[in-house]
Amino acid sequence: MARTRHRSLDCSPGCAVEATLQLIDGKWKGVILYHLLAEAPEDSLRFNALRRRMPNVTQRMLTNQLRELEADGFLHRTVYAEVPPRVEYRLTALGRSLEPVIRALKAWGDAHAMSAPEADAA
Amino acid sequence: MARTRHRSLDCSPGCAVEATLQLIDGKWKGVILYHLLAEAPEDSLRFNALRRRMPNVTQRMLTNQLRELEADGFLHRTVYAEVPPRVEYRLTALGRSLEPVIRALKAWGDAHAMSAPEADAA
DNA sequence: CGGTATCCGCAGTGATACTG
DNA sequence: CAGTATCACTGCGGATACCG
Repeated sequence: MARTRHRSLDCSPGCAVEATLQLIDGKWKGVILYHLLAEAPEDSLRFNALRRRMPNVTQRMLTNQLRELEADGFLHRTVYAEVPPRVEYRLTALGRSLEPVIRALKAWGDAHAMSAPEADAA
Repeated sequence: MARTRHRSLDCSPGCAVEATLQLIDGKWKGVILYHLLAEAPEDSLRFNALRRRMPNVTQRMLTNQLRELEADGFLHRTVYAEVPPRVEYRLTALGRSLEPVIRALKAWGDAHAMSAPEADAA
């Protein structure tokens, strides 16, 4: 289910661009990666810690996106079989390799401070 | 219609990342920008020239994505009222400002040569 | 705490045919 | 050549309720 979403690429030269885009696409992937990179470079974040950083994501979607990122090898999910269940998410090396991409994305967004795309044109 | 797609952002710190992502999302935006950047840094590309570079895009979608990119101020559309209609697409300054992003995307995709995400892990 | 399961609407995308 | 119009499907993503 987590693996259905990759639309078949056409793969002209621009293929790599689209391929990467599709991996970090999904309404929350970018933010998740961002938080994992920003707040815990080599640390882990618990499920609810992630939720706190993304107030508008539903449990379903967070789980979903997390699972997809895991399936794509970007993060590792560790379940601690304790009494109060604890699950931690940590970036893999592959996940951390996305840092330049996320940073570029963030840099651009910051630079062009887009609050209201419709009101811009600047 | 081209303006409905921007999903409302939640805008935690990671906002900028998501915002940028949403602008270049859409199945073909990335590739279009890539080609416009790669093949014509300050040149224009005609509609069919673009199509030739993206064999799998339908006319409808190319037009659609092009229009959204235009609406977002990333490219400029010039119509030459000639006998055989000619329409050229050229990146705006804003569009060109996305170069680092596209390059990061491309670099990552190339580096991790993703043909089969499931078969990698390298 | 950290999920799953289910139902559902709608945007995004495709296919095809027609047009200035 | 460069679109536009129409029809229809698919699956993303939201809401809500329940579970180990």
